[in-house]
Amino acid sequence: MLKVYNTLTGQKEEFKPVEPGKVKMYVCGLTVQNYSHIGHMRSAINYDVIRRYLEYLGYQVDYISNFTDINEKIVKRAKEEELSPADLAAKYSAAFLTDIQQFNVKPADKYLKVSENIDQIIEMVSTLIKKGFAYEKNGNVYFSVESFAGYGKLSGRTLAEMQAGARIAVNQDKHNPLDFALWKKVESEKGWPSPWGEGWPGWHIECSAMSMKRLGATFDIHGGGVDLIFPHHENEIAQSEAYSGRKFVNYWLHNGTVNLSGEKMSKSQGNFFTSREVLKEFSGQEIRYFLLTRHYHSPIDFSYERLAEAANSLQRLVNARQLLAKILELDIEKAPLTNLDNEFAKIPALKQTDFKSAMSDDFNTAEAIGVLHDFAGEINKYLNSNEFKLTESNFTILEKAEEVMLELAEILGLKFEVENAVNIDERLTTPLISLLLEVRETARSEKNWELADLIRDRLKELKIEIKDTPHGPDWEFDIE
RNA sequence: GGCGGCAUAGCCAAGUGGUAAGGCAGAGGACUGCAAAUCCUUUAUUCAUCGGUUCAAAUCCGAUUGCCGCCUCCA
Repeated sequence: MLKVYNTLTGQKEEFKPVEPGKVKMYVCGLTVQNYSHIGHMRSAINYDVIRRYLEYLGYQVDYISNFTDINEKIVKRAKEEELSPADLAAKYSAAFLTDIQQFNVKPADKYLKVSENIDQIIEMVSTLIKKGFAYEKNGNVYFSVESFAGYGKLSGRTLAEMQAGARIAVNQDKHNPLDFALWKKVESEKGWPSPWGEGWPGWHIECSAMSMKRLGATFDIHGGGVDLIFPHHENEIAQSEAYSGRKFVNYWLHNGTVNLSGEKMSKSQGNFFTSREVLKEFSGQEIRYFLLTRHYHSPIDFSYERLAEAANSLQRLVNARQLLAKILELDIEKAPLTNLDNEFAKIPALKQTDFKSAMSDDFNTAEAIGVLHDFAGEINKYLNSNEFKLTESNFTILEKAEEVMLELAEILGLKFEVENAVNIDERLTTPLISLLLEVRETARSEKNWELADLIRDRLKELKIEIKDTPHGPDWEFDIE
């Protein structure tokens, strides 16, 4: 049974989709005004894992996200880069889509753009005015928080509490300082025509209009960073439920922030690492693995030291998988199953079960990774045992183990492949190195250590590291 | 000021009533001509502090301390 932590209720709940077998989820994307940073990637990776797991469980998932391509920030940044706002948005949404590939994040089924949904937004604002939830003043349209009884239910505070600590600048046009804009009048820039004059959509209306248009008035999962709970998601609930008269979202999921020395990474603070600069130091797989070692709801502290530790940890899993793959290429002997084989045969299914129960507990990737390490340990122990040899009998057991290992890794979006051949022409390099290894083996058998070491040392200078295993020599290209 | 979260070994991190997963780093051993990789063993009588509830608490309750988030754009 899948349980998810729902911000709306503050508890873990059993997950039941509106429509059996199908999951409709919407994840707040970003304002495409600059290159993405690691915090954005954590969100993208997190919901990618959630999506992958739901699909693994057999759900048909409709995963929607958005690009906010209209607002003041876009206009400001466009001027800085001397581009049109549309070109700026196109540039950075394309960059985002390129970046997520590096992290093995599957693209959403659809990225909705504000600029393509203005009609929908205007229709929604008009209806809210008609129903008495919103009012127009001087070309701006505001949502009246007092008109919506449930205002504050997501962030767990009442209107009175919010007003007591309000830091919002007084705006004479608003009935209540907490009222928020659904439509904003444009002063100097070019906006979109509307019944209230030229303007732009307010900050929260886009997600409501676009998600409901695609997924229906009530859908299953709405995700985003914890920093969106208030006011963004609170306001989405208010305007959406006021509009439709129905419950907007059943499960609200929120991922924790990525911090630097304990402080939230954010563009406005200027303390952030872009995905692109971190990718120069570590692979997308390593960064992805690092981010998944912590439960998604908790904040995670980012540093290159932690990342290096994570990379070593990931390497252990990759090594186990490599060992498995290597063994499967050995010559097969004819022999019956041993006790050792029979014991190991139970492992894959066992680990699969453990992994699923971890993931079904609010997508606990940290625990799931622990299971993978247990699994890797079992594989290593088995294959390194002196009694082990590949036989016709245990071949399928090993194949099954590899299959399960990769299947579970795939849920986390991990590939367990050595990503070291990037800059090598494998067609030439691999046979050449094999040749050198052969020569070295010969030298070793003749106890010509001088030659054997010369080959090893000279290859090491070329960043090629030799590893002798019980099953013959292996090598690795050392990228650092 | 209001609301909320967190505090687990040298470091990272699971664990929400039944007696502390996993990883990184470290130590010892096996294997190796020497290495590397791998394997085995080992590193928290204890979960910020102080009280309370319970047969039993890291887990529940209260207080204290510290850190963080939100209340303003933010993944």
